[in-house]
Amino acid sequence: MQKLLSNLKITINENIFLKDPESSDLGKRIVENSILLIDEIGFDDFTFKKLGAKIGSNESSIYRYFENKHNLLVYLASWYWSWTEYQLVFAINNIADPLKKLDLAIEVLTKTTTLDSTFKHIDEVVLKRIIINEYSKSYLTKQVDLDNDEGYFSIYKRLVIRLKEIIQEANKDYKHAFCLANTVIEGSLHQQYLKDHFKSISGLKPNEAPTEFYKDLVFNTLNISPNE
Amino acid sequence: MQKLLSNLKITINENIFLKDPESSDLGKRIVENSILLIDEIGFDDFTFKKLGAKIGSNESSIYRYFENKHNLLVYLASWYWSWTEYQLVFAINNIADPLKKLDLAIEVLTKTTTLDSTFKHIDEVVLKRIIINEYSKSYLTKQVDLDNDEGYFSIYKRLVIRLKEIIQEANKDYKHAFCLANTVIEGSLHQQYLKDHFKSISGLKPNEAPTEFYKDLVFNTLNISPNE
DNA sequence: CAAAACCGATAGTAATACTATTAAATTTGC
DNA sequence: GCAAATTTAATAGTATTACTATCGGTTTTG
Repeated sequence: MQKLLSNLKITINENIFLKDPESSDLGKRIVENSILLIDEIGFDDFTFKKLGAKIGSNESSIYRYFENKHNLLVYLASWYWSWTEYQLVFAINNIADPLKKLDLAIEVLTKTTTLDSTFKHIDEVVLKRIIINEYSKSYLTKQVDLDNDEGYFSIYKRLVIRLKEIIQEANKDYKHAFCLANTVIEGSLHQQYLKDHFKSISGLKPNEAPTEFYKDLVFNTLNISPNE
Repeated sequence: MQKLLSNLKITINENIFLKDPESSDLGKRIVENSILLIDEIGFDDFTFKKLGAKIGSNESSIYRYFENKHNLLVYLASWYWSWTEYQLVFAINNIADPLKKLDLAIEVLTKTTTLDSTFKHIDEVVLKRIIINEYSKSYLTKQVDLDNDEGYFSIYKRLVIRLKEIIQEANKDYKHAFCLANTVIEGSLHQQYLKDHFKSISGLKPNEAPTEFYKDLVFNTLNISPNE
């Protein structure tokens, strides 16, 4: 995977930032360290002032890249979903069998992220943890409809549509492909959150991914079974 | 339902509040109007000062009931889940058939809330909207483990356990009852959010509940079908 | 009817979420 | 290689938030 993606540049909707953080050293430091700092103190306590202190820069410089911390979170989330989309596309590339395709798609979308070093300034394992802990906050806001109009969530929506189409391909008659696609993608994050913080109601063991649960769920629901 | 529950008092963990809002007129006004105000301006912009202005009282008086707005949200959520639990328990009361029980449970947990007037000072329809829009914020915090230790989420967890047991009763061999229970309860909120704000990827029509989707999902996954 | 509890009002604090301005450093374009 | 443009860092300032503390006046209760 590292090799295949090494030339990849993730493209993010320009409305999300004021100045492209990939275009400068400071921008990359903002992205890299915002991930670490949000992971450390949580998005609610995260401020541009604290981030400035961490990267030896000034609050006002960060405001030139992002309008506010909300947009920075949207940026990080877009980055994560874009990266996930690439993993999905590569995984199912050249696979003809719709069931095998679906099987691989669920695998990619529900596995726990392990060490990867495709991108030098982004720690994907920590980013994944942020997505699990904070992603909902990027859309559970009063401005969600405006943000949506600006295209802030288009990458995420494209990913859901991809999975929906893979599901539909596996069973043309299934009536709830969108609901099921959302269940897998969003639900997978939630199951991983429960595993860490609500052990008494989580069905997962400490190092277990919800992959098996979702494969069983999807294939039974579609009344099909994956060929080996 | 109104008749049956008319004498019901919802009991909330005492750690969540400083003074029981049910114990005074001011307390009830705080609860009643916080629901309306959070619905109106969103939890992020909601402050005790604004709530004080709305109910003709003082910020500092509200602080005597709740330590902060986070705990007020936890209180409202506990109230909602407790009320849902009662609905579930009444719905399946005296039903012997495990499949019928599961069918009714999914019905209660996934339906869209309609006008109810069991409680004079709480508008359940608006409260449900708040839960859909804001519930995640009550646990996606850095203090979640401490809050959990204080029992802030015990009612919610009890509800998940109830559903898990109903699932297990319907199919003793199913391996992922907890994961499935969480999928139905949390997922149902998410599907309803998507319906309102992410229409292009939501599988639901404007007034449709995800009930049918979840019944189909659960019964197919458990390899059973509900008797009529 | 006295003590306790409750409520509203005011004041104050540290932090947040920015905006504006300026000056130094760096990059770029000819 | 140098002037112009851009970028960055630093400082200052504002309105708001999220509280805490104190103090009377009112109401409740034992």
